[in-house]
Amino acid sequence: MSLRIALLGLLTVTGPSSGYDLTKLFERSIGYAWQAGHSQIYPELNKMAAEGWVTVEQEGPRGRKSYAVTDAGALELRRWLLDKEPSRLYRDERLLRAFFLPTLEPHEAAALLRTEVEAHNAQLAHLEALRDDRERKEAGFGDYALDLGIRKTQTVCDWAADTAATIEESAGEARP
Amino acid sequence: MSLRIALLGLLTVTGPSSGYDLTKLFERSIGYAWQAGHSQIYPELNKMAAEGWVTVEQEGPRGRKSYAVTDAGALELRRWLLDKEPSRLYRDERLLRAFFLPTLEPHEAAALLRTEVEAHNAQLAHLEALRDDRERKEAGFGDYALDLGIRKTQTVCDWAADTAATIEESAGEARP
DNA sequence: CTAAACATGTAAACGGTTACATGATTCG
DNA sequence: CGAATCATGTAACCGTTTACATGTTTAG
Repeated sequence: MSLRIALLGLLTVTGPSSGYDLTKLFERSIGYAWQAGHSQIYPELNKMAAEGWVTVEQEGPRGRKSYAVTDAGALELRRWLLDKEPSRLYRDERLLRAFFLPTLEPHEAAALLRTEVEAHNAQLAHLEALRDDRERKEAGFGDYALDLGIRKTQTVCDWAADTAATIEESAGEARP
Repeated sequence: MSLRIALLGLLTVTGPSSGYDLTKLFERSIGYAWQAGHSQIYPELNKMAAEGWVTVEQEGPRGRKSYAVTDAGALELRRWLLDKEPSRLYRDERLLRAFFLPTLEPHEAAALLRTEVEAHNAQLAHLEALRDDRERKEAGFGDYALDLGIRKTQTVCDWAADTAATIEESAGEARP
């Protein structure tokens, strides 16, 4: 379901696009929240076209097909956004790893967290550059999500630094 | 892969357990980072047993089978934790929704964010109670992860509140 | 002319969800 | 004895990943 929603959403905010465009845009934008490659996107667009959620607006060179959201599709997107079902899927391999940090030696766990801090700092710099770059132009699609992404990255970064410090501290006490 | 890791990790920190135990523990602990039901867990344990990552330690009443991690299994867990591949899977339906908030009317988006604030506050209270309850007893499995969970929940909560305020403000300006 | 980028598709294998199916033990 | 809980499994279906497969246009 979420893939359909992602595609409907992207088509709504960016206007008519091809599967190829959507695949690229996926990576650059909602790739932080959902992943899908062209081999999943092309069939899905065809299915949605068959069900009347999108239409093939025009066919261009190189077999390019441009899709647009129909009224039925727009309604489905609306429903998904507003229906407050409590079953929102969430999967996070990093968080999973956090659970099992204590199965490592303290110095290993701390080292791992230090690399995590670095990785998140880099990610943070990247996202902030993106935001600042946009601010000079007009506001774009995904501004709220970008803000959330920055805040979450900062939070995870702080957690990793604090946790590394805690682990190093108690390991130091253990061997005075 | 992640399911196997989750099971190996749980078996490592809690000691020998049955598929039934692991299913329940899954919900209560790493359910925040990964979801799996018994219909996925039982076959996976059998596969891992066949591959020598776990062994059936003992069989109890009602067909109960208790599994334990082997040295080979422990090594696989270690590898997964330490291998710093940059491809850590992340999926978040809530974040996906954040991307498409601008397709709604401002008052709808703001209302949706307000319910999000409430939901996260409730979740936050739940997680903090869990942590405080544990602090009085001895430190348990998943303490670092719980800390991360609390911080992330707080962050999302703040974001939702701030974003709702921003949207309401600019909607107010539009109709003075 | 040739390499890169554009553009779309299918198929096999794998992972995950929902529903079906069964039986043993314990508690009231 | 009946209901709840313990305990395990299978099968059908759907979603996702990886690999295969093909052809067009543009830029150098």
